[in-house]
Amino acid sequence: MGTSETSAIIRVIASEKNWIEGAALQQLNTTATLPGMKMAIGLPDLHPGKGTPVGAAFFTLTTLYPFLIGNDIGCGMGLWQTDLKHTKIKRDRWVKKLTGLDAPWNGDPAPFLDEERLTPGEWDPALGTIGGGNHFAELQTVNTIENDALFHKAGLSKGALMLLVHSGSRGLGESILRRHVAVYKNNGLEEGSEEAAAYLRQHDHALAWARVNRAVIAHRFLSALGTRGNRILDICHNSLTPQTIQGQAGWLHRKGAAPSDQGLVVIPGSRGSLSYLVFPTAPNEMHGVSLAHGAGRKWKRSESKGRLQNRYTLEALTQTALGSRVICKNKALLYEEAPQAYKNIDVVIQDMLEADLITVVATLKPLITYKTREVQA
DNA sequence: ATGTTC
Repeated sequence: MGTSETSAIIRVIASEKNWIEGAALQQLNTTATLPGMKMAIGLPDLHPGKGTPVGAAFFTLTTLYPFLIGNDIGCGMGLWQTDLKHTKIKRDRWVKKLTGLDAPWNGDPAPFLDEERLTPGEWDPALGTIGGGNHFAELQTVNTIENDALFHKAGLSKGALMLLVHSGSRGLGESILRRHVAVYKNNGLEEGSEEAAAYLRQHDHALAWARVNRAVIAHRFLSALGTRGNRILDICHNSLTPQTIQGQAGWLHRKGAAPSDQGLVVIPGSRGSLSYLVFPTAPNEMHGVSLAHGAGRKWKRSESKGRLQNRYTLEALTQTALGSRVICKNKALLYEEAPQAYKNIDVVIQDMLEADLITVVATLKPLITYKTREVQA
């Protein structure tokens, strides 16, 4: 054979009901041939990304690949239990009150930064902004409780509304990857080297900053509604962390993969479907200590508009079959992030149940999904 | 994904 040794284990967690795009499998296989790759795991939401697939976890022993994490280092989901009550929903009034979230936040970031032991930095003007793409902040009701003990152990009550925030490190992570790639391209870094240490320092900073960002987003969102909340979880799905798998110390690259060793995880579907609050059954090393991070895209962004514009008005796309409202003044995003562009979250969840990876704790139903009020074609 | 497209 060739000179490069391709001994990586490749696994895809997907039943026959779960359609996985061929291009995503191809990207998974290609990524598995990177020097030093030991394990490439496709999660049930695996879909094609920019060269490397999304919904995947990659394990190496001594080689670090920053490009696998991508630009949004630290991207993740935060979930807050709010002081808003299910019995006092004022959906349309709240929609009107949710303004100003796209502009720079004018509050004091110091207390939020302190929580993560961060000092002020040059990207702080972006703190509290949701960003674009698949990012959102969504007010939800508790739809069903599937595991009463775990639900109450988490301090949750059915009568409270929840706020789910999906965002990341904004321009900070982008700048880190950009600077890195300018020098090292897609080459691996060796553990212990100066450059690996430098990347990890910046990466760890971006993870903490993204966590702060989600906290400020939640604060702004809830302040606009005259209320507040308690953080239930904050789970990052784009990261590079040390991990021991089957007794071997190495590095776990998560690209759209939620950790299964940090407690509760929330796995959203599209804005038109339920989100699942789950508890990992075990930190399953055979599956890269990871879970799906969402439903996964079914359609490319570039083809969503063509498939939808003759079937739905823009107005229709601001409502969902579950009775929720979507705040999105960016027309392209309205199409790109339409529920139809995503796979069925129920299948993704079912695959993880069949693999004995999760226990479902509760399902959450969207009430208001905030994307952006910035008007764009 | 991105103070987004050199």
